[in-house]
Amino acid sequence: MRFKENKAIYLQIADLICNNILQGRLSEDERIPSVRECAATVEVNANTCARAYDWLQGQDIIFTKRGLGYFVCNGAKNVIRNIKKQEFFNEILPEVANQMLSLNITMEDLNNEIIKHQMKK
Amino acid sequence: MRFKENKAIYLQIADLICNNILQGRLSEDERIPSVRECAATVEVNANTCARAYDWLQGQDIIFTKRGLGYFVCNGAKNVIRNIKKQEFFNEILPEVANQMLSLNITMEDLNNEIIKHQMKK
Amino acid sequence: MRFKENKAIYLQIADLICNNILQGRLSEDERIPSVRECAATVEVNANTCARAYDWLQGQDIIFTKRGLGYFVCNGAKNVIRNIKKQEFFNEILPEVANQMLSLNITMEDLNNEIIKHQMKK
Amino acid sequence: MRFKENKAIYLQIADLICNNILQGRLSEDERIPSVRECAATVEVNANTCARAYDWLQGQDIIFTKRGLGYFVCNGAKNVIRNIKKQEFFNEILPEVANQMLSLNITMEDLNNEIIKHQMKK
DNA sequence: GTGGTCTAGACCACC
DNA sequence: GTGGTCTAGACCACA
Repeated sequence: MRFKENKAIYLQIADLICNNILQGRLSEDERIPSVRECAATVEVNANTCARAYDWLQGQDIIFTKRGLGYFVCNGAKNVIRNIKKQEFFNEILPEVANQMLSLNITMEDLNNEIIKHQMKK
Repeated sequence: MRFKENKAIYLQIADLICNNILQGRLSEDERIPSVRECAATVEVNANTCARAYDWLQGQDIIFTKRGLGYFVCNGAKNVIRNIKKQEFFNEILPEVANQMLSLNITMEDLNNEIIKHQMKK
Repeated sequence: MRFKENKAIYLQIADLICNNILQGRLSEDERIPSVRECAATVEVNANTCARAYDWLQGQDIIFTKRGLGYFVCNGAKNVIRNIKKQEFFNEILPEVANQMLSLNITMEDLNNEIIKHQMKK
Repeated sequence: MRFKENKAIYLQIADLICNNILQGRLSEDERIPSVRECAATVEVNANTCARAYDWLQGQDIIFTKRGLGYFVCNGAKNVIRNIKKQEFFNEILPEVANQMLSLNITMEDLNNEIIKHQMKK
């Protein structure tokens, strides 16, 4: 798998898991792939996946059962949405607003561009 | 001066200079503060400012006259705008589009939020 | 290792790496010695090597994989050759031509001298 | 006047004087322009010219008569030729020979290029 | 382990 | 005064 350069790989892996949860490919209480499976499928060092899982655990998105593996927490979806919302409104949006001003980008430009991106999906 | 935690200080200093150029507080061919002056005003080590200036020079935004100091390049504004535009359209926007989808944020929500931010300025 | 006095050490280290690439001792996509290894072998401060590597990265000669090290870019050889050619034809050659005129050195003298130097290698 | 970036300005000014001497535009024992005149014509700070003159004096190319100015030394031409020869054979030529090898530039290429440069003059 | 950043302080060449 | 380089040593994030 290809990762972005400007974000830590372990965070991108965590994000991957989050999206799988949000979109229902992993449901609450379900077991997620082991660290080694994960490492194999995304082709990174197992330590990196372990770190991603560790981060997810710290956010109360997954939890561990000794000897069994990692499982999705109850309410994980909400937690994820809150984290993403906070990130979106507190970090991304202000940046967008700033850059639009300094680059003279209008709301129309922005909307058109976003629609273009969303169409691709 | 207070710097963000998640971005290298020298890049934030570079950004500071860029904004001063974009907004006309520094004009083309004008001399910018010396490395040491800069270091004193933003309260960092001179090496850190030197690194910022070095980065700006590599981007053809400023140039150096030996023994005299750094000066804004002709065309610096354009260079800066291009760098910022590239960053905006290639990195920030796709992220925004993604998050909007996964958080069910509508274009209207986005527009309202952005306007709110821009009003503050 | 001994360095020339009239050229920054970090540039001489960069040149070292370039020659290793040109002469096939480092091939494309291969990992180059870590900053600290490099520093130990050429006996300079690690920061100086880091700066050399940073410069090489800016020239698209090497790139970094986080946590893993620096690797030779695809096409690095060409990039290096272009840089060296530009330097040769735009800076060194005009100087040679000038000095030959003012010192009354003939083409024959020049050729003989160069052959002498090349034989030593 | 435009100066090269890669060589100290005061040395380029010194070189200018040397060439004027070599080519007979300044003869031995003749007075050369004052530091201030020189500074005005090449458009640099007077200190820079002073430094050039100082260097020339250290090389026994010019000497000073108090209150009168700087004058070309007897034998200046020879001194200059020797300096230039030394520089040419010990510093420039080895570099040329090296680069030719690593860039696969033949003696023919070199000769053609040099002739091209010399024709321009 | 890796690279990346930052500080503090030094020395140099240059203008 | 200016920028440029180098050292020594520290701390951090990342794999």
